[in-house]
Amino acid sequence: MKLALSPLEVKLNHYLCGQNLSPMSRVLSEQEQLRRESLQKLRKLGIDPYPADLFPVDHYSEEIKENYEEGKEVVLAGRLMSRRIMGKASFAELQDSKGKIQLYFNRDELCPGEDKTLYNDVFKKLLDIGDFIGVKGKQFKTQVGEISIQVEELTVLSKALKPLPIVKTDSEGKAHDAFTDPEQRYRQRYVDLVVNPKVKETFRTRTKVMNAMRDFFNQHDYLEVETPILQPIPGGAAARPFITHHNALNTELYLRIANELYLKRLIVGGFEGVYEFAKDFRNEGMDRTHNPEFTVMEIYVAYKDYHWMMDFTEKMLEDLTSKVLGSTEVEFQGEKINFKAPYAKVPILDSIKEHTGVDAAALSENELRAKCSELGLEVDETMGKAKLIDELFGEKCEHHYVQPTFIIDYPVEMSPLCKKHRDNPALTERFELLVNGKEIANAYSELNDPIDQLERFQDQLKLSEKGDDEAMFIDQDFVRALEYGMPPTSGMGIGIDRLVMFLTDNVSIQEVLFFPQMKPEKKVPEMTDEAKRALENISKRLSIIPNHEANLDQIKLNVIHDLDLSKKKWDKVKKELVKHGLIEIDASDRENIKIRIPE
RNA sequence: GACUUGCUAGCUCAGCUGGUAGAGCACAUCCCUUUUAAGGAUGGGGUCCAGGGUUCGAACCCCUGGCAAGUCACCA
Repeated sequence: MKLALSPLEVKLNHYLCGQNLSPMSRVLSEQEQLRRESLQKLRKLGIDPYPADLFPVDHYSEEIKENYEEGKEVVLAGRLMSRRIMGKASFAELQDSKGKIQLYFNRDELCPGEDKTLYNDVFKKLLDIGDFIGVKGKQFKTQVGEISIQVEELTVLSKALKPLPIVKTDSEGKAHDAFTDPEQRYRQRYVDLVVNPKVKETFRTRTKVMNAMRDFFNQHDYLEVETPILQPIPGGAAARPFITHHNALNTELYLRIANELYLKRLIVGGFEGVYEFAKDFRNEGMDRTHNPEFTVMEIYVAYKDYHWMMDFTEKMLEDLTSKVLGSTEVEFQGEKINFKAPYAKVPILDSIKEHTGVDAAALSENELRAKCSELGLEVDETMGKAKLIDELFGEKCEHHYVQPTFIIDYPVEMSPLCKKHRDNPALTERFELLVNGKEIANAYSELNDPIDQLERFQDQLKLSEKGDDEAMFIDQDFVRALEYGMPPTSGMGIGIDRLVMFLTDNVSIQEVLFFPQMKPEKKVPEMTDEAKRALENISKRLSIIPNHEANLDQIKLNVIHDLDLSKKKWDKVKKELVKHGLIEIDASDRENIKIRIPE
């Protein structure tokens, strides 16, 4: 009976049982291994690479550059972003949340005594780009005039084990070797934020936009509220919802597609102005302007109509752009867009008449359908008049509106939650705000007639029976709320992501979302099953041979035969096992290449 | 969902007609006390997205799949 396993057997078991498949034992790159070694060396020197102590930062890089004071002592912290080591003196860049500043390390200033370890070993050898450090030192200007900090004290705050992409910017502001691969940038946004300062700026602007909007509403004394995301009936928009299940209630729930119906219930309840910044969820296609979850601001104000809301919206946008950007003029993809109020107002039917010559109001559904075909639109029998008008506008008119423009008075079938137009019952009191040919806001004089509302829901049901999978559900509780009475109200929704895209000159929604939705990254198995089986086979064969060593081609033929591998597969497996150090190939004798299992 | 393009070192990218996998930065070693994307010299580093096929031989050709981007369709 064997009492102990040989080291070879232990190693094999380890691999064959999948013990080495955990993420912790993945194969590390050379640079990752070196950083882990540096980590241990720091510990040996008595330096904690992840200290718990507060670090008393008293300045940002930005402040020092704006208010330079020769010789003034400052304490800064951030990431080490570059190093230029020149013997007893070195330069480095420190990046904090506001920007970068140059550090100057002089060996004898940093280490005035006999012991030069902090400079020679810690700074020069054991620190790497990406590490967080804290420094205390004096402000000064180099001979070339760059504001720098002469470092007198250096503290390791956090060691980085993975190397950052190195992005260098030259004197003309041109980035070299920029970290640009969209997949990596979105999946590892933390890295993107570290190395691409513009990205940080986009998200700062995003927050400023929301804050400015919130301030504007609060100044009007409207109340910020929160309403359910998990809803039994997904209402307020025409869209396919996500479905989920609540275990305790044993019921299906939907992730909200809009917050409209809940906010109107609050108006019924007696609030005069309510608004919400809401994440909505739609189970639809994804592209550069659609993410499955997105942010919308919706506001409802009692005793107002859509004319008032147009006024309010343009004032809000004027206020917001001038506060956030310092100007109402925005450059988007080379196009100058001016958010200064007032904006043009164009009835949708007038717009269609202007851009296509079609007088939709005067035509029957069939006549309109024929006209649309004539104009090259794809139409089918399920499309009602409203849908045809929508298509016509979307295809032929929308793109003309580059400057902010209100398109108003949509057909009633397109707007089941909107009050009928006071002068024409075929239309509704609705506007959409178009900017650069894209909708960014949508608003109504809200429908508050409960009987009309119920009929409109029933019309939606008919559409859904006709095959429209986006027709709205009937929300009986919402109708009941209206039966208690809702004051005349105007409501408006604005797509925050799209607005931020305009204000930051981004054409992709992913650029304004920290973590855009992506398919999960595939996991590469640490070792394939074939490799494990091949290793077992090889070791079985070698274990009965003296020196555990044999001719490679002989083993290859045997293994390919035993495991029914392709030659290509054998090659892969061989490389994999060599990489893991589980077999060794000795090619010193070209005539007789040997394979062995290392001790 | 369809089509197009891409996937090679930590990062950015070359790699011709199938013939031993390359550069710059980063990294390591040595030299250097105010440098400016990059100081000098030397060196190490690869699952060429995955799987299958063709071939004496595949990063490269063929098939299937994965992920991403772009265009279109749908939608806000």
